[in-house]
Amino acid sequence: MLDFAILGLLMERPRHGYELRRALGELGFWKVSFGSLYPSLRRLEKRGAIKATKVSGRRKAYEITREGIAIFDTLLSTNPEATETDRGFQVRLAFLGHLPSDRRIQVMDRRRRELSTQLKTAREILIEARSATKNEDRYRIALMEHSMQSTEADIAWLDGLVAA
Amino acid sequence: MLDFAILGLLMERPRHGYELRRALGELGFWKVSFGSLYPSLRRLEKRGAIKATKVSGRRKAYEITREGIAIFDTLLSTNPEATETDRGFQVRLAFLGHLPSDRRIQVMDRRRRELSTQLKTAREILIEARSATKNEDRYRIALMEHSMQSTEADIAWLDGLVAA
DNA sequence: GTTGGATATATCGTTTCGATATAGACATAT
DNA sequence: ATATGTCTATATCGAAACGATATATCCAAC
Repeated sequence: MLDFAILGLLMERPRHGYELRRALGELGFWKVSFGSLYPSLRRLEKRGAIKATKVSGRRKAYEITREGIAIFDTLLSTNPEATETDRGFQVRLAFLGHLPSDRRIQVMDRRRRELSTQLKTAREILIEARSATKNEDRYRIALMEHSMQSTEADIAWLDGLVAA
Repeated sequence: MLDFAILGLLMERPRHGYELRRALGELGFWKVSFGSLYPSLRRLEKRGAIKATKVSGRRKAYEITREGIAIFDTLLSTNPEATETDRGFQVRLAFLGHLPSDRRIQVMDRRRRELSTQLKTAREILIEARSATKNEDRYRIALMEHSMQSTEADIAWLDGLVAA
């Protein structure tokens, strides 16, 4: 996941580690920790997907290699058998611009279907939960409702994105 | 996090592992994996926070101990120095009913403030990003916008919850 | 020139994940 | 009866991600 995201950012231009972390953070849905970042860079280096050059002070600029581009393309165009995680989809979406435009809709469509399924079961669970409520569960019900609303909003947003 | 959530569920009544997983999943924001669940149960057992009794077939019913209740209360009433994660807050909220009612508002208020801060910086980043956009970044911008909208929705929802 | 804050890289121990193995319970088909 | 399959349930393995902390460099203000 993180490896993929880093490759995606390096597709544009070389950056150093701290900058990669900032850029990912700015997407708004993932505050990557240092304990994830640097090991990920080591992994990618070892695979020959990126290569580091000392710049100034402590900085190391990482740039993606030919091998790295190949890995990125594979990861981008292979969608997983199982249901994607929220983060998984978001990262994929962040770099969807690198995918041929006819395949983009396909990715978003699939996500839409997965969310719809989730929504349906969430609705059923909520109905069940509401009928059997002790008073303590109030916040739990509220949480479920909000989670459902978020999913609905996500679907609506996806629809908007597909339309554009 | 998971340890806390499990204790919270066991505060109501004993349950077995699989059931704990289902109950957490039904909250809608966390699909706990088996690889998290069972190690968590082992940890709690070792700490003496829960105790298992073989029931039937493979099932083990876990119940919370006096020690476990004490740990749960401490975790619930200690809010962390640093900014809470999304999941951290959601789990805390799920069991907010166990906290004295006057302290509940305080927890939600604090979360509200944290989200507001996030929202403010997200807005600034978005303005910056919009001005410097290559065409590839389209999806990245969309992602930032959606993330902002989600935060706004969360804040509104929190307000509603505080009002009630 | 030294104190302090922002930038930057790194590592440690722990938690969580995703995949997979195993096995009992129970229903249906052979 | 017994094989077949599906759902429930516990468990473990290796890898990924987290949170806290250490350390180094730059640079500005005092």
